[in-house]
Amino acid sequence: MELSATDLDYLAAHREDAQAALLTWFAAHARLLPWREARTPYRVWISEIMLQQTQVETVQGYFERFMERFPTLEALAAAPLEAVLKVWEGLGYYSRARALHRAAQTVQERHQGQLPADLDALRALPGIGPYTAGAIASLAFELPVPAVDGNVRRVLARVLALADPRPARLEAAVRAWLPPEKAGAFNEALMELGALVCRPQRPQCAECPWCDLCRARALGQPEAFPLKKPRKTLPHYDVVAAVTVREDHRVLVAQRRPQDMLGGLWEFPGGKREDGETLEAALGRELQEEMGVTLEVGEQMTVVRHAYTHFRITLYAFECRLSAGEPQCLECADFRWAALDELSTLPMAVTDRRIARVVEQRLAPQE
DNA sequence: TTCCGGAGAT
DNA sequence: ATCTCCGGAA
Repeated sequence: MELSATDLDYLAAHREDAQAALLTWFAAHARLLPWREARTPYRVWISEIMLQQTQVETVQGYFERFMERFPTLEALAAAPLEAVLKVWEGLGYYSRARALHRAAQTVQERHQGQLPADLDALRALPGIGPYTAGAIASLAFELPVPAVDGNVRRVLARVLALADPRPARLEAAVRAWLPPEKAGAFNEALMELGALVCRPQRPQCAECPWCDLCRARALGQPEAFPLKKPRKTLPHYDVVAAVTVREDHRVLVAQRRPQDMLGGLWEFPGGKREDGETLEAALGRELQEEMGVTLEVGEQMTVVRHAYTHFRITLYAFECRLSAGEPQCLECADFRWAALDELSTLPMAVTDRRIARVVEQRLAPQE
């Protein structure tokens, strides 16, 4: 048993009024979102993958463009990965796009092109973990299963005043209240409540349908649940990138290997500066290692600062010329001398895209 | 500058 | 269990 007898009694005692209050609130306050229209398993799936680690506001535009470009699961499975990454550009966590693409092909092969209405079969697909499996199962197929995302975790931790809400506990709590006939609406309402009312900071308890049965509220400190662990300070790295320009004004870009960070995306080649190394020396060393070429490093073009999950970087981009050697792929998947108007068609991470925009401006033919 | 967030790898 | 993945909003 994952929850205490006290918790289970509490859940059982409030089951009907909790269900009614939440569903009534949701009917009145649900946002009109693209994936809530014309609901199909495919649309639910794409939206749920995009919504992993990403705010609703950010996802909306990406979802619309994705659906326009890949209207069906079949179209997604048939597309080249690079096209999927291009639509994903700027959304972050690019392994989601790679997994999505692989999963679409798996569904074509193993499930006759239809997402399976089965929790375990969904869970077996790349990029679908416990939460996403539950979300697709309940929202798309009305299976009575929990879907505990960060919002639901926060809402339930507060309602039950659980400082350390482990996944199994939270799923047990959802099961205790989940109406079998309205599982999709209930799960979605729970997430919406977390997003709109029971927010991480300054929860709007006065507007909450569960205000009267919330233990954290009764304790007078809803924000104290769930307990957050302190964040570590992130290490910082200086990173260099080469904008290598050829006589014909084309620039050298490389594609990252699939297993590397930002795999499959294009970049201006370079890498981390080592201790005691100048930026110019780091650039020379990296280009020798990655592409087997010797550079003449020119002036600095731009600086980009960016924070990843575990470190921050300051990225220095230098304009360069090739002084010896022909580029080859030593530590990259592919490379290309790209024309200026080609840069915008290649999938890049936000940092390299920022450099690309500077390159387009600086090197554009003068009027 | 800090905060937020699912899945996969280890 | 803990760490690795990103970008935008607050």
